[in-house]
Amino acid sequence: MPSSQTGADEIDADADPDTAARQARTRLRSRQLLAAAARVMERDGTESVSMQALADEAGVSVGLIYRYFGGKDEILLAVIVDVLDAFAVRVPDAIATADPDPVARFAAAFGAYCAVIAEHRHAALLSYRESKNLAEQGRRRIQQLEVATSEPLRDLLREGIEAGLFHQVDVDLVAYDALLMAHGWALKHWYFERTLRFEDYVARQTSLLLLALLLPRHRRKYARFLEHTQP
Amino acid sequence: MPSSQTGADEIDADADPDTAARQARTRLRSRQLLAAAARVMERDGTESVSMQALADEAGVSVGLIYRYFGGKDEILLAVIVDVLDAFAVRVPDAIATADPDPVARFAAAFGAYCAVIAEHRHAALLSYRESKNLAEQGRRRIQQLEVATSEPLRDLLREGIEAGLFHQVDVDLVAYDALLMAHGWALKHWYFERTLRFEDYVARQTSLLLLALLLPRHRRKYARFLEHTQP
Amino acid sequence: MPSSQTGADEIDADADPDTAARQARTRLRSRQLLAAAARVMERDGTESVSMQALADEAGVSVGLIYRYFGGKDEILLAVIVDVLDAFAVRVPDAIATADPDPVARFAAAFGAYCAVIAEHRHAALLSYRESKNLAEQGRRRIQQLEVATSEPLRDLLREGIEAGLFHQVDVDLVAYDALLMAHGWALKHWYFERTLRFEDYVARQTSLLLLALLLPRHRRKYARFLEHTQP
Amino acid sequence: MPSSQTGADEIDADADPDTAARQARTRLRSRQLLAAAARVMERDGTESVSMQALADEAGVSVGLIYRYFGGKDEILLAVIVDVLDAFAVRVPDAIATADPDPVARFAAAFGAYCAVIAEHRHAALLSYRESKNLAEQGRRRIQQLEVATSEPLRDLLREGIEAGLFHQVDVDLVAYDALLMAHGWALKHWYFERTLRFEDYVARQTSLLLLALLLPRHRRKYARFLEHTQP
DNA sequence: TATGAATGAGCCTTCATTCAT
DNA sequence: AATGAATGAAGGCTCATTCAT
Repeated sequence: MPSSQTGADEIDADADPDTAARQARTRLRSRQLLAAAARVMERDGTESVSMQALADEAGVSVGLIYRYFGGKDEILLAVIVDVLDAFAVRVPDAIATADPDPVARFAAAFGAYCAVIAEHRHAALLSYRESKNLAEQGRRRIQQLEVATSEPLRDLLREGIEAGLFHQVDVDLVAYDALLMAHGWALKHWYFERTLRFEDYVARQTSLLLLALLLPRHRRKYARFLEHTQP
Repeated sequence: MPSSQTGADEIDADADPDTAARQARTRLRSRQLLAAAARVMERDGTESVSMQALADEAGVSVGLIYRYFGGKDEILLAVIVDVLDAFAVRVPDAIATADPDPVARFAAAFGAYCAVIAEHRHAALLSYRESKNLAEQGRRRIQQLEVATSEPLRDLLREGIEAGLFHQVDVDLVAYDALLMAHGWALKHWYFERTLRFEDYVARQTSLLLLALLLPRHRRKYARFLEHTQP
Repeated sequence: MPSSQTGADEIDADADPDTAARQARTRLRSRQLLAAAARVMERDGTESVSMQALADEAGVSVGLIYRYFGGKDEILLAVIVDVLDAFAVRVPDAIATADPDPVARFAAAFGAYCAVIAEHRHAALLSYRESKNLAEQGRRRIQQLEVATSEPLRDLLREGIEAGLFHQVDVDLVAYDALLMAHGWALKHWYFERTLRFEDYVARQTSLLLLALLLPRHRRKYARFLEHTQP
Repeated sequence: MPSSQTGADEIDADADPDTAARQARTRLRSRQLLAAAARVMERDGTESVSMQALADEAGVSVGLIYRYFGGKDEILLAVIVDVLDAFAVRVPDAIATADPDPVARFAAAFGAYCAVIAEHRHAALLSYRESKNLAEQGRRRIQQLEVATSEPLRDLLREGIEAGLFHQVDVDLVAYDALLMAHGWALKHWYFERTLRFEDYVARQTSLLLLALLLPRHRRKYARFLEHTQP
């Protein structure tokens, strides 16, 4: 479910080999630029992503960027989408790899969300900042992806509820809370990095989530997830 | 515990009526400008708070703003502090007014946090974005206020734990999560406003929090807080 | 030959006692403001004379300044005129007080120019900077005063030439050079203050001037003025 | 001894023709902008050199200026340095070209100073006004250049003294006076331009300087320099 | 395709000047 | 007469965007 890139490569299925080559190059450039954007953000923060800084980091000229993106907004949109794509890849992956148990899969999914955010700490916060600036179209796109992206979590919650493991919670809200807790690492990173390692953060948040979700009678069984509750 | 304003009116204790009148006007203007800032944010997003936009919204000239604030940073700081001050006033108030029961007080406190955020939806998000840009001094100020502001929540958590009502959770983390969930209303307002009324949002989040916190044996007693779990 | 103030008190001879009182107050305020301007300049440099700084230094409100001066330019003009007035008072005074000998009087006059400049170091340089900004009228006024102000020097030069003491130099040019050398103390004050005391500066410049002026056969007689030639 | 430019073209020794072309263009633009700055000063005075005025005069946009200069200070510094560079080129040149006689070389040097100032009338006065505003580094740079720039004059003075031609004067002070007299043409241009042609100004000032410097017994020999004494 | 010089609107800030009180 | 709050036109600077090469 990857590759939701942002319009730079929307030219569909064209057998012309020349066009194919162009598409390949386009895709390459796009990735190169998005990677550069991510690097700049991670290094200097979200505010310092000027077109010049981006060009420098990518090793291309400013002008070239406009061949692959319609403008700055489009790039930021693409960066946001990139993170959402990462969710779309990594979370299902983590679920598939994990223990088949619903709780374990839920924990794995949440961990994957957290991991992606930790890897794109600044990019992950971009959507909070840019929503207003983005064109209506881009905003809707993001919102759709966000919903789609959190679908696995909702699925697992429903599954857990149906299996009689979880309380009958508001699945939408809990899924959102889980994402919020994952974003929490990025939002207050300056605070947590001094008090908690990333692994501990994830473990404790997982504990709290499951504490809220699990019916009491299953707690013993999942004690391994719950034991990180205390500081 | 209010009055952490931002320097525009620090001239203290002066019986001179002239000075008193000036102070009053100063305070009035400051409030007017902060209110205008909040309105601009609410209308156009936190990015569009240019001095010109602020002046237009407040119905004054650009130059005048600089009589009341040292610069843009100071205004943003003041807006942030304003919200934190609201927490400092409203949360203790809600706690004092509530049922003496620790759980009820916790719920009241959380509700007050949410209410303040709902009233300052955009301003409440400002600190996430501006911390980096603020001068060291301002940043420390905010951080201190944030800590002070969330202290009541931590106190109640500790109290609940000591009373044998709550699990022995990481108090700092849970308090942060609660704030995050309160901010959640502002962060994803576009989503929730279509599915949930504010009161429902608060009720359900309260339920979830208490579901995680309460020892199973106390759940029945506090069923009134927990019954909003389901959609 | 004093009092060439700048228009704030041009109301002429009016017997009305009320008007007389007003004139007195006007004159007082003008002096107060000019003195404040001089103080600000001497303390913070010529660039920092904002109307606010001036008002603060004078202990009045900004608005009041406009009752006595038409605007900033007029104040600066008045400050310049003030220095020129000081020349008009102090130089004739020094000449009158000095030894009747033409050379001694020339030396005394030059010393007086230097002294006035040392006392109004910043104000003295103002005219170099403001000429372009001043209204045509003000500029002409200054130029006339400058010429008038240097008249004593020219008189003494002519006298010395006629007395067979000085070479038959271009009186205008030498007078100008002498003024330039006096201003030199202000222009490169940052340099000289580390290498020369004011008195030495004056003594040496006097020596150089007389070295150029005096016919060789009179040098022995005026050796006391010439002995400061060497470093 | 030229080339003390101000950083816009410090990239040295690169055989890459592309870079070479860029350097050429950079140098061109820099010169164009400095020339425009000089023209604006000449037309409207040194105060009116706003970035907008400069851009208009140079026929470029404001933004472009910042590609070649770090800011306004840097431009003013460059203008000042430009004049000092002109001294550094023209004065040694004049000395080398002149009659080997020390007095003739001194006269030639002084004439060259005057000529440079006449050509950069307003720019030459800039340093008096801007020294304070410049960053420490720039100020030191100017001071060093000023010292270096006036060194030839001091050398010639020392040489004349050692050769028994000049009185044993304070070399530093006389060199400063000479520069002051050269600047005099710019400082009081409004006055002299009506009474004296530039050549006469120089000739007479040279006469005066030598009148002060030359031992009486050498005067006859250098009569050709002294005969311009009278008006 | 790729460059980067060039543009210009917009931002924050200062300050001389005015005017209601 | 006196105040100082209020104005608004500059000023310096940045940066997304365009376009000739």
